[in-house]
Amino acid sequence: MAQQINAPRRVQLSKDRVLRAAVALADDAGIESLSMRKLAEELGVVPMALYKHVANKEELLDGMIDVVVGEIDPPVPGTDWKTAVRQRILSARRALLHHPWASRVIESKKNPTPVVLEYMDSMIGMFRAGGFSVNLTHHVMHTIGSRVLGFTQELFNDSRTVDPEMQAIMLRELAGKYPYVMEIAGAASHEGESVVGPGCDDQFEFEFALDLLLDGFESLRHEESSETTRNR
Amino acid sequence: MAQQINAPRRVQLSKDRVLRAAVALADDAGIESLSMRKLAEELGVVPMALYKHVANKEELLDGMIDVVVGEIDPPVPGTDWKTAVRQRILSARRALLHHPWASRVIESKKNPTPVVLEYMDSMIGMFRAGGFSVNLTHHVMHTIGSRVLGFTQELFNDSRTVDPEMQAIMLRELAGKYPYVMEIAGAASHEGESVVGPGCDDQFEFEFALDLLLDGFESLRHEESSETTRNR
DNA sequence: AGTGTAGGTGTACGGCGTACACTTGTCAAG
DNA sequence: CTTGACAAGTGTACGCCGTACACCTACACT
Repeated sequence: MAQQINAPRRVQLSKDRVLRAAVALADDAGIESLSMRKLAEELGVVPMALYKHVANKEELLDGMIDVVVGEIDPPVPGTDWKTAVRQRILSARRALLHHPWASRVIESKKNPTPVVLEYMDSMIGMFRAGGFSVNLTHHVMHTIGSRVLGFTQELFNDSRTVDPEMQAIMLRELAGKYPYVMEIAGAASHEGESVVGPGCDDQFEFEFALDLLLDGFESLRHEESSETTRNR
Repeated sequence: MAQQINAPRRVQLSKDRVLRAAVALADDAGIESLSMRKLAEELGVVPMALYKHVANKEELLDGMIDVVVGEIDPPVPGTDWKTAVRQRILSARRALLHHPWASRVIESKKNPTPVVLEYMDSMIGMFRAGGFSVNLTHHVMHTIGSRVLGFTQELFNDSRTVDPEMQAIMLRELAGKYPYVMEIAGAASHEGESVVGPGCDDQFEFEFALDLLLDGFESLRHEESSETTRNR
């Protein structure tokens, strides 16, 4: 009784609502436990209802990627290329840190979504506007984008899940087998409470790498400018 | 009749055989279609038989990683750190290129396997032996290991799967939306048969990035050496 | 009042990882 | 030669997954 006319009975689903719920679920339950069924339950709806808004799980994931990429700040105009690129990449990092599943999902897809493509395009544009030739921009994008060890790993990123006593024992064990790893782990946490883990300032490391690359790009650009052949 | 005594009836399973079969299956059917059931079938065995050799799928994947990492050449002694690191990383890249699923699997695990740890350790050792301080080595490992855009993407890596006519139409469409992407794609394939894709020399790009980083590391090391405080 | 349609439902199917109870083949000890 | 322990392989079953397909239902518009 007193039921609203023209207002949908429940809250009404929509692609947007589905995507937001999916992102939220992935954020705090982990991407591996995001299923159509759980997502539906979260939305108070039967699993198949989702399929009226997304074609399949693939498309759901695409949409989730776009939500995350949409959180990256647009480029700020009126600065030199270097600080503009720097700010943009740090903004991208912030977005991806808030959604730890996102990088893996993006990488696992074989084609970029239009939103990702647009992000790439505008990033390329920043280098071009900064005076980089097409070719140099091409190389620079590869440098920025590719991991250079075959792989990365935050070592010991689970430090909180095991008891400290056990950890100390394992530590001595490991120190024998991987002396160099321990040496770095030790140095990184010289002041930290635990022997391992929290002593490494991820943000610092990220910016260290970023600036190293940007400085490298800058000198390449200068070399290029002082040659006869520009562009192409 | 004439049955061998002391020789197992079929070929006899073993952890090693299971892992090799799994790697082979992932290599040519894709990691997403590697299931315990299919793997078992490949080995002419019932699914549950696998569980006598690996505890669960997680452990199977760990073992597969170790197989791949085991294909990376050991460091060659007697050269300067720079060429040694270079060769080692290129060897790692070769291994990972042969098993395209490997990087994603490695990244998706939250703890490195011992084999991966050992690889890291020996890589760190190469920098230390080359005169890098603990701290600088730490930063340098981060630089090498972390992708610096939130993500990477070989754009257009599916060029072969759609017909060229369609592709040309889409291309004109895309050129309007992502001019910079097209500019680079065009430049990369100035001589190539297709407008897109094969013109980009991945290997060149990889080495470009690698050398940019290594040169950067080198000058950092020189700066460091000419300071008062060494090490720690 | 009648009807088309968008959005939500219910049922069902095949595939997945794996727990658990079982058979079978091998070999050492009696 | 028998026995029986043990490792290796089997069979069945359960609960999860993505999703095809037929259905219902409520509103928008004629």
